[in-house]
Amino acid sequence: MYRTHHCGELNIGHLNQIVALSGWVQRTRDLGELIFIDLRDRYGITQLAFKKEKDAELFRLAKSLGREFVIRAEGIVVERESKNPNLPTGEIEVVVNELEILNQAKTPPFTIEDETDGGDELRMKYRYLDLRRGPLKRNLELRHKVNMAAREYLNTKGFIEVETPFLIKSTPEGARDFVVPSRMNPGTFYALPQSPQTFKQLLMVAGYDRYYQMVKCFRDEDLRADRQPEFSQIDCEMSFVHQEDVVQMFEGLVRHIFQKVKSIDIGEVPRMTYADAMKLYGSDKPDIRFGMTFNELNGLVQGKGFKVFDDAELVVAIVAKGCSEFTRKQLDALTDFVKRPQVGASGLVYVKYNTDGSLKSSVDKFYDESQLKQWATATSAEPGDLILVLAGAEEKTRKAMNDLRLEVAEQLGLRNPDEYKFLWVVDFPLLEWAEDDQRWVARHHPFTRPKIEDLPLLETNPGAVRASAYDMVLNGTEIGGGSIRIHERLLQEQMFDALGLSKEEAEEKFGFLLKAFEFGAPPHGGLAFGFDRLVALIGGADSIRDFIAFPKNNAGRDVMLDAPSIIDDHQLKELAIKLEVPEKTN
RNA sequence: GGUCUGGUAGUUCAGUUGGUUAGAAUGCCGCCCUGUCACGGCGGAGGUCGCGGGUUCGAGUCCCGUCCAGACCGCCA
Repeated sequence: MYRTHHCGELNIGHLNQIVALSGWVQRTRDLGELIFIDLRDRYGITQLAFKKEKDAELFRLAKSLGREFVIRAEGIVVERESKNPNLPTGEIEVVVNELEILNQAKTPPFTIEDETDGGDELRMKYRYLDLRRGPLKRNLELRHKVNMAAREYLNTKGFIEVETPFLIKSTPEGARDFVVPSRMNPGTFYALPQSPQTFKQLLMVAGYDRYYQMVKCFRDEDLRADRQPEFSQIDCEMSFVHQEDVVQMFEGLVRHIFQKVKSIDIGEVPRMTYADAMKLYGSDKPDIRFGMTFNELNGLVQGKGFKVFDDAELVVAIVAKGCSEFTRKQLDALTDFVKRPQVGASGLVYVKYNTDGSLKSSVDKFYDESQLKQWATATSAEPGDLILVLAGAEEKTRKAMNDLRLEVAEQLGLRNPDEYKFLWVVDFPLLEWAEDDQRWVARHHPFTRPKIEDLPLLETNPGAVRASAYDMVLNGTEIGGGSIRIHERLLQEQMFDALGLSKEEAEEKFGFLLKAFEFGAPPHGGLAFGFDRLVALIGGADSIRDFIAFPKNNAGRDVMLDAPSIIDDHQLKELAIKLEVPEKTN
């Protein structure tokens, strides 16, 4: 028998039992006549002891063990002479009388411990070794728990999991598709789904009124720490629902997950319109763990001869609580921050509201103290606070102020990873103007239902049409989003038309869906959670990579497999594909 | 497509203004050690300074190119 117990469970209650353990050699401590070995498996670490005086042959074998050797050891559980309070099994050890080397191991290229010395690339290349480490093991266990909690909730609520195909049809809207050549149909390609969107809608047409799927999705876009080309969603759809029904249902899902996994009651999730989110936070995914909301000062500050403000579409201020003592160096650093190309502001104006009630600003030339006092009143600043002001083109300035707000909050330690603040952002615009293509594109996707009262605007002022779309935001990160869908052929055609899709194109790309809508499509809507991101947030990390067993690197490569890779000429020929790849130098 | 940062021992890193034989820690190997748990002590091996070119009497160090990795912008319905 390989094992009677695992390495995390033996304790003082097992004294004098003969046990067998199997696992990996974490570490050996050779004291000359006495050897200790930390034996590790998925469940923990148990100390094995070997004494030379007891069995010289066995002792020699124990001496030969290297790191990560796989062994089986049999022996008796005894109380330790000196206990280790840091280990659940630290009160006992196993005095071994039988040792078997199941497999040898090369010295690993990095230390397999919680605090590894390995760099990212190495850890990715030897991912199976990295996964032996505690932190990654705990991350994958967390992922499993969240998965189970989600399924538990949805199953209880009568949802049915249905698998949808991975080999589907490429569509024009949205992200780039990953594409798979069809051997049997030369010259044609499948696409991998960016989401099961149309399939889940067809399931609604088919009458499966509560559907979910833990599903892989694929997008051929550049990566980030929180973006992978293949990622997982909790994809859900319901029939005969209004927006409120969907919001309630999935607020419940998140509540259940946090109850189960973190024992946290997230309470009622507040709502905010997109318009308010942009006005107060300059972001459609505001972090509401802290205040520092925007104050627009245009009327107050313009017309006093300060050209930067006078020429600005928007003058906006936030208040950094208790920061009036910021040094010149700190303020310069903030100025440098907003001037970075990614942030894009041209400068930063500040007002120190000193604790003695005096006001000192970087624009004293243009504004006297009584005027600055009005700013303070308008922004609800108090003595001891620092007012930070940006000005410029509206959209750009909002975005820059959002960046500044988050940066200041970060510096002040207001972004506490142990605090979970949820928010529904609702009433998104249906469309947005794509400068590159010079046309309107769907902000969410083309199946999103416009607010019926805004429908008349679709022709006159498309940008003002609101959608029945909603995002769930956690600590400034979008963790899920969805919408009520269009279920009428006519409205869907109208939508395609607004997106500049010709009747022929619409028919060619989405004819199957339009047709399905003619056969009794119920009102429906749903949403999808970004599963990797959700798990990473619960695990308190920014990067999703450590919550995915086998992730891709920055360039979308799997460095362990060395994928993607070239395929041989025979395969290409079979697929009727000719390559035209620019030569790579080396 | 763009910006920034990095690439030196198995690993993580240091390496001054361009100047003798490129260092540390850790890991690895050997010897010693009966209560360790990051065991300890002594000794040893280990280098294409990512790659190519240039400047120079001389390049890990400066310049150009390139590859790789990471972060970000664009992109991500």
